[in-house]
Amino acid sequence: MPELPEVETVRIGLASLLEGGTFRRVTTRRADLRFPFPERFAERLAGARVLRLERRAKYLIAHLSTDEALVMHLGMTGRFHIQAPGEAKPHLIGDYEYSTGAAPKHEHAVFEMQGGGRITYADPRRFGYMLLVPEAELAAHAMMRALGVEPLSAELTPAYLASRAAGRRSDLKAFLMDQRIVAGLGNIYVCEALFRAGLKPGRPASVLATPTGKPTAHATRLVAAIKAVLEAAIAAGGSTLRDYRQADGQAGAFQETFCVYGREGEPCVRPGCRGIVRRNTQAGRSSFFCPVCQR
DNA sequence: AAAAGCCCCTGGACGC
DNA sequence: TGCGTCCAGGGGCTTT
Repeated sequence: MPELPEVETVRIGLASLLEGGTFRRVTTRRADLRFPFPERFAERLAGARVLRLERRAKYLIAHLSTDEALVMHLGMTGRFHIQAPGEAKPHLIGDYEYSTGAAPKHEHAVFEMQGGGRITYADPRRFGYMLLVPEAELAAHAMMRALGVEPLSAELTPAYLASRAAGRRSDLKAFLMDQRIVAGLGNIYVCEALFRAGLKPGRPASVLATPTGKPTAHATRLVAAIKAVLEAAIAAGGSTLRDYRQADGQAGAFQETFCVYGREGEPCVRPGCRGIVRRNTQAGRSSFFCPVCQR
């Protein structure tokens, strides 16, 4: 699922149950996801109250009354189902409805809240993970400290992008995928932002800066494109893709407005453009772009 | 320090 | 229906 807009959608959905709530009982159904669950995970959470649920990049961070933070990453396929106290059955956050009948596969952790709420975490590929980090160590934690700016914050400016891109050898695709530069973009939104900015993914990142390190017009357009595409995606409730879609789901809607992602061979959406969307592989991942609009 | 591979894991789509 | 192959919103880790 999860790039920044999807994680933000999940955060909003989880916050209603988590914020102000207290863990009554936590159960893990296996020892590890990508990494082992933290030592004494269930005991450390039981009785803890969630003060605030934050998103940073693609991480969810639950700040706890115990002076620890529960840090969660969804990997590629992590999903939460929530069941509020009055609800008859669980429903998925930000993706699709709870599957019918059969026990949910790959459900690895269950969080039962005081008052009857229930949250489950499922993750078929298990690229996600959960950490418990003392609040005092959070900012310096290996997973957090190198993260770049939040793209929707005032910190993402043309000048910032130019300063990080100057002298770089990598192409724009790899530059934007790098969480140390801009934190929270992934394959979809990098492709979509580059389309909106009219920039080909294979262009060198250094086109964002002049020889003296000042932002170019490309940098200005790219910043605007990143912010616009993320805001639109969040407003639409994120994106839902092929294999995680269910027939009767309340899926995110943003995938219906992709301009290039997943549209190889289809005509460019820009009115009057005769381009056909192409796909190539960069750093082991697919890039989609219009060879006419994007230069 | 930056860049490029490899790897983790499961499941769906597609071709034969 | 049953293989085998390729591909997938992630990023950490190791090597160059």
